[in-house]
Amino acid sequence: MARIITGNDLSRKDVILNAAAALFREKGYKAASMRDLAEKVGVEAASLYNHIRSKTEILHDICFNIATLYSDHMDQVETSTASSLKKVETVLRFQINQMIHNYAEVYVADREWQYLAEPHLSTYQNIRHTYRKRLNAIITRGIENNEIKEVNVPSAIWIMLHAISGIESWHRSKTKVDPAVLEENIISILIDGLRKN
Amino acid sequence: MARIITGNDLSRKDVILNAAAALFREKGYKAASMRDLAEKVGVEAASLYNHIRSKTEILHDICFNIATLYSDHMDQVETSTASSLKKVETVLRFQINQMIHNYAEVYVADREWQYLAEPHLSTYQNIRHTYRKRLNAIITRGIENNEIKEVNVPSAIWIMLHAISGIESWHRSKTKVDPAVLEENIISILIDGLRKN
DNA sequence: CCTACCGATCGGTAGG
DNA sequence: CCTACCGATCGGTAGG
Repeated sequence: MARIITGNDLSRKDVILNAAAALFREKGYKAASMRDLAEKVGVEAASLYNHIRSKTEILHDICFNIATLYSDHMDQVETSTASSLKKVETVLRFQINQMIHNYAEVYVADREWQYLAEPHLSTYQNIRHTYRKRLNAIITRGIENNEIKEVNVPSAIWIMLHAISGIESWHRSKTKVDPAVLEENIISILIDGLRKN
Repeated sequence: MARIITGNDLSRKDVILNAAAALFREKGYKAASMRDLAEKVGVEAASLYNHIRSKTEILHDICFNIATLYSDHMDQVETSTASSLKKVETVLRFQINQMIHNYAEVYVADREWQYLAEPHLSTYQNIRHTYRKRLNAIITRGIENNEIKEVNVPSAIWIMLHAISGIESWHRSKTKVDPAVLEENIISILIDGLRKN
């Protein structure tokens, strides 16, 4: 019986986190109130606090869930035997897919993390930095192998990551390109731009 | 005498707008309070209202100042006799330079405009849409002329605009690449990616 | 430009 | 999970 209650409780928290991600994406973390969130979940604001400790804890959970997801994926890519360029492509396709299908959480983790409280803010910044360093290492190795042309690596990473995070506006656009078409176009432009002829 | 007072008054408003742009960039529009702004300007919060009507008016002025600047530049580019690819390059270089040297205003206009009040919000969205359509027309003409390779134009525009707006994180990075180097790298990757071989 | 203050709303708590 | 409520802070105004 206790286990079932725990089970329901966890799922209730997930409902809150999902609603919060959508709300923070729509209005921004600061502009979204706990009363807004409560209305979206279908309870009174005070009732939320039976499932979460604070507003900032919700933001923390969203950001670190995404960070873990991305780090885990990078682990897989690094241990694969694919070529460097293929590894970069795998990373980009993963990110594009997350941006398309896990939109709200990814957006919040990407744009609203600045409102995290210390020490989590610093931790989060370190995680982001490490992720970029790992991607940098893959591209650098590809250049050494003559697979990837001799681009300025930090500039290339900037362009790739921001081009993908820009997909957020695709979700809001009226004339939506098909997700698969969008993915292929982005991969085509970015990966072709890196390939050594 | 009246003219001098008007002059001082305008300049005081500009001081407030500049301080507000920096503040909204640091903390976000919603998280930045009028008391924060007053402190930055060096007056009491109530005194700000002798120069501006409301917080939302400040955001409006910042966003529409930038929008006008960008539209005016696009006017110049359109009437020039340069090749299509060169026109795209000119637009990108202008945007990169604005992002580097007019950082706070551009950032706010790019990321915080969602908090504009109607009807200005809709007007602003239309301005952005028109700007993209004009850039689309330049690229499309370049493809017809065999200057630019046959990319998917909306995807290419997305990548370019978001790659550039991503420069915002460059400003916060510890190991700053030289601005000129950053500009050349971005132009090199993006324009080379468009050029028909 | 300031002091004094307003109604509204915020995140969160007490107690049941 | 709710009612009732808290202290803090918000954007903005009155009056000088």
